[in-house]
Amino acid sequence: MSRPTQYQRDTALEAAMQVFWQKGYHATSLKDLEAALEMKPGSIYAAFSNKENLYLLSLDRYFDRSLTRFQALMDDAPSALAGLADHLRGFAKMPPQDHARQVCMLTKTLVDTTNTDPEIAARTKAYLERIREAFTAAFERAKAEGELPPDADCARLARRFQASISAIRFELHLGTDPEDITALAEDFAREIEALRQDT
Amino acid sequence: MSRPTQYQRDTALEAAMQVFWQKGYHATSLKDLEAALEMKPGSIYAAFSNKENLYLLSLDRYFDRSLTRFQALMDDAPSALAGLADHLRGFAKMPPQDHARQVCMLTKTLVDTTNTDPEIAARTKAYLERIREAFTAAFERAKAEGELPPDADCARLARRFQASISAIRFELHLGTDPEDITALAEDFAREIEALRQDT
DNA sequence: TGGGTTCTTGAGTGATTGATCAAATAATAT
DNA sequence: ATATTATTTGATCAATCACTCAAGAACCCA
Repeated sequence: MSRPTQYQRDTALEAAMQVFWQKGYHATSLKDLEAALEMKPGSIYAAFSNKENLYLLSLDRYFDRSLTRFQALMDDAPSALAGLADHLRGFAKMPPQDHARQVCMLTKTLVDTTNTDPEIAARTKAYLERIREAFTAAFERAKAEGELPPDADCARLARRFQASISAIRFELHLGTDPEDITALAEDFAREIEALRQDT
Repeated sequence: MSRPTQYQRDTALEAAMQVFWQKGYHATSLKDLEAALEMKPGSIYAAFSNKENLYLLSLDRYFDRSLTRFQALMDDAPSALAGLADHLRGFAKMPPQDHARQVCMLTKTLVDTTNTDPEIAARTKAYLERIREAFTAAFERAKAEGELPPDADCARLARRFQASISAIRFELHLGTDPEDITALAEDFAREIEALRQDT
């Protein structure tokens, strides 16, 4: 056996991401990883160096996927504000058994590691910022398309938008009644739509 | 030495709450607790049974304090909505070195323990609910005092209010620029004030 | 001062942590 | 088929985990 087999590595990373996302960095043990990746300790270390590095790779994966999905949604959206509102409603619409029905992995990571693992926290912070920049860009697009007034503070709106997502996802994490979550998402989505100026 | 010395126990619990709040349940080791409480392992176990129990006691303490402070603020408020808006602005106004400049301990606990320690998570969920109930009651008071229209959905407003707090505190946790945090809190506070109907 | 009780001490418990590596296995090259 | 290289294996490592307990210190009342 000589090929690194990209597919196998990808599958393993996906599994690692899932366990880490579920249990968090500190609560995930090597035993957990061995079970999830179906790999013995030696193989894990040969492939991913150590636990922290594996976590960082999982974070990369999560970040790439999140950003890509958002961009895809925005590309298909009839208007920037419509896309943003849709993004919020999308979280509430996730099927009940969806593994993503929980708090954002970046948020969770920061809560978990800010005061204990500076390296992980720093990278995560950077990722959260880049996602917020994507939100800012989306609001800028809304402005360019005349949906928002020229004096709208896009960075400020982006921060609020990110906060709305965190709030919805935290409720998903809690297992709050789907109706209540839909109501919350609806509130936030309408706030976005209410920004639209008549043209 | 025969007295349990309520004062000493209280001091120890306060210290425990602080470490746990800072590092989280899983990342806090007994060594950390020994250092923080200035107690040897034997004494800790004699006084608090075990780590989980000590954590639960810390949670109790945190919850009691949070609720009490909110109630005190509401009692002094000129009106219910004013008190609620003030509560939001208060987080942004916390001094830079304040140890409470971080995510809510209940939120952190749920992120940290939902998929690993059901007992802790359950109690924490109950506490968060009770706090939200206090928020609901505050909105009800606003309604009774004519600040809100009779058909206002107080439970829904309370959930959004709680979400706003989480968002602000998460930014505190991240160490976001104080100006940006003030702006975010201001946005949320004005949303509350905008609910006021003219009487 | 002395006897009795309570509380504190910290070395030590077994279990588990993240991590290692020589040996075994599998794949390719010859 | 054989030699060479690449990969996987799992027993094992030291360190740390949450936790215990026999021994000593600190207190009380006599």
